[in-house]
Amino acid sequence: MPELPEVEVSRMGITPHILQQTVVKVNIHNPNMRWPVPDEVYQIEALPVVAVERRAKYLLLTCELGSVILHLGMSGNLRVVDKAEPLKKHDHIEFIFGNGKALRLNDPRRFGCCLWQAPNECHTLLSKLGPEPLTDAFTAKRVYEQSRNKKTAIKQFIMDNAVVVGVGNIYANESLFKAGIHPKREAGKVSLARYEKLVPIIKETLAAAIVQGGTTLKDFAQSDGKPGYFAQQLLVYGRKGEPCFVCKKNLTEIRLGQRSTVFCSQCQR
DNA sequence: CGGTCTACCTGAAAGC
DNA sequence: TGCTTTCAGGTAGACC
Repeated sequence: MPELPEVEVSRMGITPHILQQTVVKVNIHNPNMRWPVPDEVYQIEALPVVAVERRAKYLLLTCELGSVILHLGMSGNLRVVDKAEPLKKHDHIEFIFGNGKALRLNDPRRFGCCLWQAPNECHTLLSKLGPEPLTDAFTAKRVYEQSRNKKTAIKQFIMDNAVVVGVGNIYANESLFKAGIHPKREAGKVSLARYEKLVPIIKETLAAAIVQGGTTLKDFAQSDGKPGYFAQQLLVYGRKGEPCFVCKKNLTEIRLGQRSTVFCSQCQR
């Protein structure tokens, strides 16, 4: 479920419950995530969590001996509950804290992961990532220069983690609509002026979703277990065949890199 | 190397 | 109703 806003909302939601709390126990109920969960994560036991950070869609729970890296994949979510709360189906990993709370990673499809990173190391998953979209490192100029001679469709280009992290399918569709750019346009043929429009739109779109608590889908729940809410109006995603809010023309859906791509053939060129 | 495709899973929804 | 098929927000790694 999670795109970057959902991951950030999860991070903000779990932080007050677990920051500076000691991890009393790690329970790996099912180690068969995207990669096997390594025994190294037990190193966090008996240590306090000194930082809860996000890089791209990865969450890092840091203690003195290293960091647990968590990724929610496509169907994962994190909840903080009382440790006595019965486990739910697909609660694969849990961290029990000294305050009696349990942080549980629930992930039906198990596309997510739980890995370990030693201090001063940068896990290979994190080492090749592009800039964070909400920082000053993500600029139109940078993306423009990186896109020269790239034949990839602009939509796939902005979803490439080496270009910018955290832009998933929903927000790629939404951002391109707002910027008036056709999702199939060659990235290398998009002008600097258009990147100067697109980049701030990506930032605003993601930031707005974070502020509003993340775009919630299906059973996405806040980290404390309260149901999320549909905060952000999606302009194109999931609206195939419905009228464009701007020009009323029915929205088109195509597949791009096997992903559902919805756009307005009149507003996006 | 750049670009494309597959694979990893479960479950909800659509199709029959 | 029940069985089968399709599709889902991610992304590393294999492949051409």
